[in-house]
Amino acid sequence: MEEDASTSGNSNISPQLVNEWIEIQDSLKKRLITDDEFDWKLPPMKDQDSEGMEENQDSNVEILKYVGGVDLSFSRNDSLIACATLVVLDISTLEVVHEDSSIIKLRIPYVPGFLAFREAPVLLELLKKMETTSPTLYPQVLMVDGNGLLHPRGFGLACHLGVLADLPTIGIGKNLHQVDGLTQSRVRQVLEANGKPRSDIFPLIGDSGSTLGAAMWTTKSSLKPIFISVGHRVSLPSAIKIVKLFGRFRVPEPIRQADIRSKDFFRKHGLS
DNA sequence: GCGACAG
DNA sequence: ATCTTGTCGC
Repeated sequence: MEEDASTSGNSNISPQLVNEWIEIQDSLKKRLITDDEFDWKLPPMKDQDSEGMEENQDSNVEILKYVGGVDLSFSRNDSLIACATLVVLDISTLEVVHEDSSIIKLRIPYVPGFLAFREAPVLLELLKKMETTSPTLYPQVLMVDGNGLLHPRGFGLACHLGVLADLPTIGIGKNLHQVDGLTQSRVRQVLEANGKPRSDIFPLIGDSGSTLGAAMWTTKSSLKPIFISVGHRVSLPSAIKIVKLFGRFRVPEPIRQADIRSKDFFRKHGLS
């Protein structure tokens, strides 16, 4: 009788519910901010386009220090059981200064385009908990494993989480979600057209003409790019600069750590 | 009808 | 997301 809520292409979800979800996304989208709107400033860049003149101005503003990352891992035995993890890194040391995980039983299946309804609730709990538990380490910006504007209705998990938590967020996808005419093959074509795969960035412009995000080859050796998109209160250029602060692996360190620690947490509390 | 479809 | 070995690389 029990349905596997993690099965994709699931029929357990009614059209009515999906319509409700769409309404919620459209409603929350009215509160979405896609420009820079935060009370800190980006740290001075190393070799980037030296716009130094304006970077060192306003000196009463604090510099970005705490970047968060969230991710979920799943049990191989029971696909309904998941572990959500929130980590916060200090960008000056790249060390994890805060970590918290929560094991939960998922009640909503993964439906393409509606990932937020499955994962956002737990992540919001972790954030809210931290707000009272470790307010001094609370992230100034959060990296989310999932897309932001790069979404069928322009409101992916990163946007959803950002609006509900009223926190600056950046969407990081490891695979391209086909949107507005953008396809993997098209991204490859861009790659070939521009030469060899190096540490480069290409804007993802849909058929509609709008820039939905950027494909970024974070490592010289990475054949596959990551897909960055605006979540909430952080512009794409700023999001890219922030991702560049963690250029050691293909996946930005905050999300990579959340992923690693989420899986480790499972091993400690049961049969993976 | 067929293929695509974040995690 | 998860099922999976070796392997190339820093």
